[in-house]
Amino acid sequence: MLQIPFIRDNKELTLAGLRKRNFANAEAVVEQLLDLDQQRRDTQKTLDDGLARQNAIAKEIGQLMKTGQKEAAEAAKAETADLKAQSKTLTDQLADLEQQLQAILVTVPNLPHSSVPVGRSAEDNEVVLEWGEKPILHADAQPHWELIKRYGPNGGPMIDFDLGNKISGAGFPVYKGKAARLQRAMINFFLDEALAADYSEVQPPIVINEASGFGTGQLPDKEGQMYYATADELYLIPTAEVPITNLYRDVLVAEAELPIRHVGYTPCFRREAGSWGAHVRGLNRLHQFDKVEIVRIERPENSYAALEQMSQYVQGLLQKLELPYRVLRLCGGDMGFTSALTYDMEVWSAAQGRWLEVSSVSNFETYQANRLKLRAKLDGNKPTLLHTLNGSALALPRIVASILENNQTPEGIRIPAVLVPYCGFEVIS
RNA sequence: GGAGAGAUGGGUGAGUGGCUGAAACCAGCAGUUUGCUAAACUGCCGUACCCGCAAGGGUACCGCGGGUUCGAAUCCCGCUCUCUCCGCCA
Repeated sequence: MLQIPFIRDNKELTLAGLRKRNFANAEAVVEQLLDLDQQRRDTQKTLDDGLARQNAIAKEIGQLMKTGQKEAAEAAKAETADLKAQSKTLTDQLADLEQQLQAILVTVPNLPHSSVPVGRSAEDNEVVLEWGEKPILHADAQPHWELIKRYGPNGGPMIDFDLGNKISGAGFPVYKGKAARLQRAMINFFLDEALAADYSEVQPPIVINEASGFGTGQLPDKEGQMYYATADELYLIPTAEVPITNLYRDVLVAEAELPIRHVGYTPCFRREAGSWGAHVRGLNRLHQFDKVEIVRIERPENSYAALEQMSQYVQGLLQKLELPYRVLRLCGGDMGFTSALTYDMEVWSAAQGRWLEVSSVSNFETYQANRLKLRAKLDGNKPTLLHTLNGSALALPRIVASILENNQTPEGIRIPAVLVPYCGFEVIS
């Protein structure tokens, strides 16, 4: 959430940022915010003055009572009746104005960093770099959704969509045999790598309450994208970002604890309402998938250095996995609601001939911290909002898809060397 | 699921109607003392919003929401959460 005083002092900057995001009616919305803000301040001033007068009278009455001047005390009491009625009205008005202000504020996205390219859609994202050689596949190479049918136990598929469909529904596959072992191996590999890079491991809950959903920006606007357990009013997490970042909701962090670096493995759940079509086949898009996530909380002046480190770290993982990848700097129109700058990492999926997003690394600056009330006293100053960041490191199913497709040979699928000690086999055949 | 107890500042924890934005202690900050370290001593030390160039001033906040009262951390009502015991259970 943007801060009103910031908008007040940086109106043009705010407008420019919102335009870069193609935010509809930026001018009207900002005008309305500033107008409501002015009304709010005027109302509060009037209210505060009235309350100050009431407090003064109450003190006088105390003194009068003490000195036994009953009549004077009664007279003073009479004077407060009007003031009280007035205060009541003003209090209601103030609450109403604050509510209106908040209602608009939560619909305003974060402002993009100056390096974010202008653009409307994924087409306009900037390709920062490409790494690795795209493999040349043998003549009868297949996409992963065909390959998985060939290598399962007992002649069945190693990733079984039909079976998942039976017990849950579409988009909830069952991993069997070597596919299951490969996934477990990857989780351990990713966690070990993060530990070596000085991230401390956490295992958070995978259901969250409304306050947590609000803190990281999933609620109120992305309500329909999360699974919701109505009986207990709990949401299934779409990413470990939510519970891990919310560990620090309403926290005044000790300066010495910074920077905070966490890694966590969780399943992630996404309803993906409204998305279907050819691009969602196989492992490309699922309702449940596994992901290892890194989260950092940083001093404001360090957050962009941290973002670059995280980007390098994720790229290091992809290099160790020997997967060709590219890094995108998302344009204003494609960035997430809460982000100020996002890098997407995409791996090449050779048989499909397309790039698959496997990581998204973002700096949210103070946008989440403001919602979370996540602060620290830095350098002896007043509490100030910290910067939050996170990134996938990594999301598993598309990595599996890419390994299957890129590393296929007529004899079987070659497992990247770094994973062999973790899964205990070199080839899926 | 049943019964009881509780929720106060960064932490522990006093406080039952005005002198309490809140004792004391711990932590933190500044200083004094001091071969060094440690200790001791003195002072400072909550958050948000509003007015103000500033100095400064105002308001609100003792889990949350209402109420009583001239005046509420303190009294009343509702809610939430936590803890303890019992039950159930991986």
